[in-house]
Amino acid sequence: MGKGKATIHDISNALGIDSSTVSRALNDSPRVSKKTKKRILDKANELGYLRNSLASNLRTNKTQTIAVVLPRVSRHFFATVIAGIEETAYEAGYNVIICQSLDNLKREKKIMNTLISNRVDGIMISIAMETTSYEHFEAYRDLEKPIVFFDRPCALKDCYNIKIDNFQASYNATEHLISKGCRHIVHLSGSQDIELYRQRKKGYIEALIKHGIEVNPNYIFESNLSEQDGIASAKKILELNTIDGIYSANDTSAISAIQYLKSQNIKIPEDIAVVGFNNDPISAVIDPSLTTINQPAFQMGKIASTLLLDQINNEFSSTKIVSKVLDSELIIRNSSKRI
Amino acid sequence: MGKGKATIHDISNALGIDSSTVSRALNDSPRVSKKTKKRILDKANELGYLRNSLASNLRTNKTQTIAVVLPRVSRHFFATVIAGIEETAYEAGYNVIICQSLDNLKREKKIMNTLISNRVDGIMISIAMETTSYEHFEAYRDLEKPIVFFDRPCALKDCYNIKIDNFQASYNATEHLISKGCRHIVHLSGSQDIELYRQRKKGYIEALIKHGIEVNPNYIFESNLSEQDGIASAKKILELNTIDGIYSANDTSAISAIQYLKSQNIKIPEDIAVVGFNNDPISAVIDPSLTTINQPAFQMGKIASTLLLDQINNEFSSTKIVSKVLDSELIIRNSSKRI
DNA sequence: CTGTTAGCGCGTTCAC
DNA sequence: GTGAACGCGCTAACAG
Repeated sequence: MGKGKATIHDISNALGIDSSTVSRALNDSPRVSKKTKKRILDKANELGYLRNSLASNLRTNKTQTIAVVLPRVSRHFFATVIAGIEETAYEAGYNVIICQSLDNLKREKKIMNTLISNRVDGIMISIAMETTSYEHFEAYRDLEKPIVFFDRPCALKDCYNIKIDNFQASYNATEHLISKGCRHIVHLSGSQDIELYRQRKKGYIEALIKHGIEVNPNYIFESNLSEQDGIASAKKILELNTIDGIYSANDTSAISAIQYLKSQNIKIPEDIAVVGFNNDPISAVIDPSLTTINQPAFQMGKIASTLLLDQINNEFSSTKIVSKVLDSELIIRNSSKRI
Repeated sequence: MGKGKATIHDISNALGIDSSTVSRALNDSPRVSKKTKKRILDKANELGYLRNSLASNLRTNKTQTIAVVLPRVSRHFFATVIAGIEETAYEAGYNVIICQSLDNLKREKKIMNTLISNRVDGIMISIAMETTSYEHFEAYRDLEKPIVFFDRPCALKDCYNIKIDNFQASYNATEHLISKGCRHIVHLSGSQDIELYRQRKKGYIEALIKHGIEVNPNYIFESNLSEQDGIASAKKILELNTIDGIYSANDTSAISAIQYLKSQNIKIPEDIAVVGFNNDPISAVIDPSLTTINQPAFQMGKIASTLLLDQINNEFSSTKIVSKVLDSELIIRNSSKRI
């Protein structure tokens, strides 16, 4: 018998103590005397015993593991959400497993399947851009285990959603540009199939209307907000030759647009002022005078995991909160005055 | 009996077929007739059967899961390594779980414990900065399961290491600065307890010597390479008032140093040329004329997981490769000539 | 405080 | 091709 292969029965046999007692001792149950506990722990060390959670999980039907499913860990916003989740979860003694959907529905389904068959105790998910059907989530629900949706809300009934007030954030962002004297503001927008981008567009439009600025449909560019899209947008902006402000619904494309504009000797923010969501620390660095919308990512992670653990541990969820909307913050560094 | 609670026994009972046959059918064994397979699969769907991998894993002592342990997922280098790992692993039908040590030894140990007790089939790890002892890895080895170390090598004997040729990369980086006319080059270096930073420093020194430039100990700043360290370094550089080049062993501090220097009206790279490791896409964006060292992160991920899966699937590892050293690439965009 | 009994859900022998 | 029986390692329930 090599090291690391011993089971509680080996300890039990070696000591003439029943395996159930060994199990209790190893779990630090108060129902075992200090003395036998010590004997058992010593023997466990001696035999190189390594706990097998698989067996324990099977028996208890609990894994002490929760999962986060999100598009990409490399995005700063999501990395920060993870940090918030892990802080809460680790304190509560839960493991966190991280899964990347890459914004791909097929992959998301596959991930859900393995999470289901591995019986994780709960799931926090920011659904893929492509996702419009929800059966794969309902299958998990059939196990009577909780799901919390964050950032990108789910249209399923009775599900927990945590999101940012995108309408208000966009309204504030656009109003900021207006207050700096911008009158021809382009909006880089994402797919209107996605609630989040609909809200961001709505906030932009409302702010214009409120300030008596005509809403020009040619100033709204809908794309996937990739780097390429950002460059394409920048080119269109140069062609228009009237633009003095950009409000971008994400920063990937905002940054590449800025890069391109700069390469064409446009000054940011003197010639064209830019406000964009701050998904990446890059935004803060690319141009010290850039204004960004700071998302409460860490807080969102904490809330998501707290809510999830709550549901895991209380059969009858006392909290009646089904949705939670967080505020964002406009970070104005050194914005130029244009008036 | 609610949905999602059915087991193979429920299918077995409902159909009057033994559970062992059901198990075989569900695993698509060739020893079950097409006809019964179909009956079983249909019934499984009808009952909302969800496979319980916990039971299967316990029985087979395999989890079809491999783990990556690394400091932080938010670092571009590591995020890219993960992408490489996942590509290989998913093709081979393995799940990947991602764990962040946050460069903290205590956390790393805790992670190893849960990976051990959850019996993951293999581990790829980039050890924490603080890690100097290796017992927690040996415990996992006792299970006769493989570990592959990447980027930050492990001093344990007979272990698989995959790393970058840091000496050569640093030599090239420094030589590049020299070729551009720099004669007073500062090196932002990390802890000399870490092999990787020792190698980077060595490459810097060798290049200077080779080109007949005096090695000035005051030009070597050792720090934790944080943002604060970068700013502190920049201040020292300004005080020295002779520096015309910086070779930074990481980019976090390089970027903050550049930011600070720019804020003091120093031109990059006209006044001071900078070369740094490209852990973050930020490096490419911060200054279009910056030269960076591109690390083969994706390739490293692919190699790490291939090597790991190899060991998992061959009891007698045919490959004699124990270490693998990869080359990096110097990305020169638009570097100024200073001569 | 400790022992006995009986599984958790699945996969793997063997038989036939 | 299919069935019967056993066990993976651990723990809950009940005794005592």
